[in-house]
Amino acid sequence: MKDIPLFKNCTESFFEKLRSHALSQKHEKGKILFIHGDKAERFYLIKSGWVKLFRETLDGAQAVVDILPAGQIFGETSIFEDNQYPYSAEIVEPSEIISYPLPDLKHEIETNNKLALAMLTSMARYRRQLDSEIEHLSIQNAPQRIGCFLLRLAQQKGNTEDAQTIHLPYDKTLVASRLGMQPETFSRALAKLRDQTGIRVKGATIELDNIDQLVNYSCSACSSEFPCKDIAQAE
Amino acid sequence: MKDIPLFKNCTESFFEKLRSHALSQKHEKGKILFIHGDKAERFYLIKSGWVKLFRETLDGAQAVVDILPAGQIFGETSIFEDNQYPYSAEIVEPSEIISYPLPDLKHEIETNNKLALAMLTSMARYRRQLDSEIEHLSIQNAPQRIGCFLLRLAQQKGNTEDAQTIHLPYDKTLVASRLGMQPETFSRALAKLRDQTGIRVKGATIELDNIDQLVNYSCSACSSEFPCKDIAQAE
DNA sequence: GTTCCGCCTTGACCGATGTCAATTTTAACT
DNA sequence: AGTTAAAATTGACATCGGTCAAGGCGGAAC
Repeated sequence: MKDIPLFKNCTESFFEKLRSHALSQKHEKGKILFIHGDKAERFYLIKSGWVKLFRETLDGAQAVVDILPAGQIFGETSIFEDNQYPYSAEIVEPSEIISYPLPDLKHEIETNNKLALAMLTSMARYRRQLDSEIEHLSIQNAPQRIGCFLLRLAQQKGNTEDAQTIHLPYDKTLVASRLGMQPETFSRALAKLRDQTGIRVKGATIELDNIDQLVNYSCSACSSEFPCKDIAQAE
Repeated sequence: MKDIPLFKNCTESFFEKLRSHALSQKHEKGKILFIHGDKAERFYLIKSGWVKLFRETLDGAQAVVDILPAGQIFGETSIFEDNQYPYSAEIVEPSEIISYPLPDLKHEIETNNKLALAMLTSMARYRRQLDSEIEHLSIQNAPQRIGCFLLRLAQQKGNTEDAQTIHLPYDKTLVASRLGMQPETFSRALAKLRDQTGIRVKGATIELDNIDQLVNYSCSACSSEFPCKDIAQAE
């Protein structure tokens, strides 16, 4: 918990309180943690695994809000809303999840200005990320969005130059939904990206000779230059 | 300034300081206030008129982030980023704009926890709005997005029942870009919406017999029920 | 009233993405 | 290794939205 940048300025007594109210659980793929609209009582930290945040419409369509890796927290913004979760959360890879009571967090934010500021910074970063996402959905086509996704993976790994091997962190179907397209479209678009940039695709493994191939292809339809500034390290 | 919910808990000395550093200007349509990436030194309040926030890609495409009415502030989140504006701002209707130095705001946020909390609430609301937007872009088709846009106009006017007349607040071309579609698509999609819901369109004026016509048509492809909870009253 | 310009609409066409169905590949479990 | 279910690919086709070009409409200025 203390490793999360968001909480770097919190007091030991706060961590103490959280620890004593913590609840750790292991979950299998497919487990629903909570549903959009549920009364929000706890927030969550991903110790290991992957979690999908999404919303569903009346006629069954699903919009993926985000897919979070280990180290991320979620559900914490409910304290500023009407105590309802603004999305549903589903385990998409076997995961260990720790949860804490929202009131503990709320109390600390109201009394510890440093935490409030850290949270503002974190939300501003997330907002930038959402802005980018909206831009990408309306401007980039399917192959470009995939290229952008791969570039972000490379960037998160810290390697922004030369040849490298990227592994998709979860199912292609899930990547597709994350990028707002159908699995079939993803498959075809990835093939097109391969043909046009020279990347090599073998299952969930993708090899690049050169970052610039992808940068030229995807980032021309983006308002930011390559090393993307909106990558969230942690919520 | 004091009327804005965001600033309801601020001290008189803060308002004093802002007032003394305020800069009021009238602008014509087309005026660019700042460009994405510019060094952020001031934030802005719209006294009257309309302002478009947008980003542009290398190859000239434009993504509209938001179109703000009088009473809204913008550019204020730059204090949490790297002091660069995350979008460009353009006047789209003759407007009166007041600007204030960002450092004044930054200082107050760092020392007044009430303001920090208010800002968190405001950013959480905005985030919910962005989440909805992403959902709409990936799930709703063009006529549905227009229907949703009209419903929000009706809701902002406070009238959520019965017959009513709605006026588009700005050019159809601008509404189209706000909804992430081309003007031609907007025109055709509005005609389709008219045929399928029975609304009457006369220029920028639209008459509804019944909100439910639109609700049935648009909100079935949305994760929230009609009176939309994500409407921002003020940033 | 007339002219002019910008906004809006309409038509024809095309490419991109979604949908449905069939098949192949992969991964997990025995 | 063999079995099985899920995931991924592929093809055929429909639909939606974008693009280009032409024409109509309406408000502002004279």
